[in-house]
Amino acid sequence: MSPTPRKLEIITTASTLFKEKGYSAVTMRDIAKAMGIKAASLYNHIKNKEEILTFIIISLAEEFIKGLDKVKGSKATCEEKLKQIISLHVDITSRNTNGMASLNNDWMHLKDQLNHYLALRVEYENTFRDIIKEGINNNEIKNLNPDIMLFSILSTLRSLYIWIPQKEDMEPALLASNLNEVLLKGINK
Amino acid sequence: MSPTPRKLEIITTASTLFKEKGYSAVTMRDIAKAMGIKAASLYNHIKNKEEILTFIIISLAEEFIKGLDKVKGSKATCEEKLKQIISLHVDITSRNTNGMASLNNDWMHLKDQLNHYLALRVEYENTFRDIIKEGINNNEIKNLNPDIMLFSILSTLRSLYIWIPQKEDMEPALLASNLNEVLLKGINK
DNA sequence: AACATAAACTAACAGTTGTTAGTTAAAATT
DNA sequence: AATTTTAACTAACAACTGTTAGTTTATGTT
Repeated sequence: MSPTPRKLEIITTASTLFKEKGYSAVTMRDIAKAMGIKAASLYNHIKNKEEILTFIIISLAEEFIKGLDKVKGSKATCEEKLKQIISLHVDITSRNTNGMASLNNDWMHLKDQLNHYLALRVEYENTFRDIIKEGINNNEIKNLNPDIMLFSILSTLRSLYIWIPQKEDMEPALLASNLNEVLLKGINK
Repeated sequence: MSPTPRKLEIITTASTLFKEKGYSAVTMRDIAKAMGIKAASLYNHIKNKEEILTFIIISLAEEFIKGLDKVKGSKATCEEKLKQIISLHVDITSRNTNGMASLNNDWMHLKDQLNHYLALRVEYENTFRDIIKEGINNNEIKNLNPDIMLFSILSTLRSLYIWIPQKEDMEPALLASNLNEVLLKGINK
């Protein structure tokens, strides 16, 4: 069920436009024009507009779940696990800055797969929160409200898609290590 | 130039819908229906759809600029200034969770005022960054890449609009103090 | 050479979009 | 009492929306 090369071109083109204006403001004619073809021709390759969005979002969401499950299963300290999560986000986002915009901002326009997406998101956040709680129990992490720590870290990681394209010169590895320092140890001297 | 009460009702209703589905996916008929009137009646109070978005975004952006200028002018330590910025965001966002969604996600649909908005945003980020740099020079803040620290803190603050409505029970003051701890001192023990 | 496939095209559809024009009825002001 | 104002209404518009049907053209396969 892996998409043909041409279908992938459509999805990639659409991702770029979705990032610029959001899913609802991008028309099938916009996508077609960006590819130098007519809107009707898109339907030789895709079922409908929704399928494009669904593919972008669900494949990214599943990549995150897979990555996090790997982290969860590893026998690392909590601090190391958090480092791995940060790297996971930097890695996936670097390779999919456009798609990440849809994942963050256009998930509510899913239809068939909306519930599936929401389930994946809850699962992801729960696993992430459990790792933080584990760190609190281990005495590795401060005994503060885990929801606030989760929210704060995840907000930063979810915004990477905006930030990475502005700093193309910065190595992903360097970005990850800087984020690690800032998110885990703070900015105060 | 302050809006009439009825106009404000339209803007408030629209904000709620814009948060749920985004500006482009909300029609004038949606807004009208939510108010129990017909779409054409909206035009007795507003010029057009764009005016609603413009009002939401620009008034919030100017409130942030005003707040930050106050912080900038105060003779506080850098750490105190950052605390004040965090409180500023918690305060404005608590009172405008819906509008903050448009500010974050729908600014690109501005027309007349797009450049004005972008100028305000650059100004805000520059002032914020200068405070961080001041802290580095003062030896209050770690000598890391200021852009990364700015980005990390601002990402969290910009996402508050999603988070605050989910935690209505949490006092704004408590939220601000928790965020202060996490953002400035990190989560590591 | 005959055929099948892939991928583009033109034309058109039914529904939706933001917006305008003109009307009506109630409330406020003279 | 006469009038202006406010804020709703109905009806309609031209443009745009996602999508379908049927056709053409080039490429690849028998």
